Amino acid sequence: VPELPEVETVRRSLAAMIGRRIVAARLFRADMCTTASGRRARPADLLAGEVVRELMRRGKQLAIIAQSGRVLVVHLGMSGQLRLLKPGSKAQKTNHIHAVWSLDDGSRLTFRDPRRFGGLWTLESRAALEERWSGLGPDALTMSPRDLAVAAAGSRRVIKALLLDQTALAGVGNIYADEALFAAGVRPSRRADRVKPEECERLTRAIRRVLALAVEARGSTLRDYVAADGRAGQAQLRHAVYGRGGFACVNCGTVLRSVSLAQRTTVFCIRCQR
DNA sequence: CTGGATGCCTGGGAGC
DNA sequence: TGCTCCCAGGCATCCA
Repeated sequence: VPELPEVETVRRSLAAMIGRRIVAARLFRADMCTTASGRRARPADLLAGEVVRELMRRGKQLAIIAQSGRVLVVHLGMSGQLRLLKPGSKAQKTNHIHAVWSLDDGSRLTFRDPRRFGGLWTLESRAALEERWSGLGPDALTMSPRDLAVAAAGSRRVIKALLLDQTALAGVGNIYADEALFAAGVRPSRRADRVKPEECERLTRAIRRVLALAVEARGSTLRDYVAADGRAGQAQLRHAVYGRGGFACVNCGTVLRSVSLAQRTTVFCIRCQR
């Protein structure tokens, strides 16, 4: 599910956690949580006893910052879900829940991830978070055209592969890569270092616009994505190319082509994207 | 170094 | 119904 707009929507839908104390934390699968020291995570690593100060996001990663400075990073992978349940309410799906946190107002946070491609990482400090996030490129929602131009100039890969590379820019996944390339009129198979600076500028604006609109629509729900409040997103209604291979281009009516690029299904218009 | 292929998981849908 | 096959929003790791 979770590309930048979905993770940002989850972050916003967790706002009620801020200022609350986590009174207990349980981890049901040790292999879903990695600690800095490599040992098995204890409740304290999962912020038990801590007060939540802030919820941060970089790319597709979410960080829960405690007042003590301790940090819990959540990566949702393909099927990860965080749900914040009000006191007394029950989660409808209880299988594949790997961790549960109890808050001092009686609400509970659950982490569910059927495919287990996601996970939790415990960090000792904000400095450790900065260190971890230094491996990510600039956040795609706020990146500058120069960021993309520099990354593109030094890369011989196809431009779509670059957009999916979290070390080049953070937050774009398969859906929004295709949508942004379409919006910018750039063919996904172009070699990155042959995309002109003015095209990089257009592409950057397209990425930021596509992501911002998707955040406004609270993300894309293709199958099972919901925010922490259980609400589905609406951004899938705006998709121009993703999932529309074989259908008509919304611009020109040409049949959209579906190919495999960077090991991912890629849909584009041969006429609108050059 | 770079970038392409593979593997990790479960579940839903298509086709038989 | 039930079986098999294919595919999926991500990414780490292994090779050439």
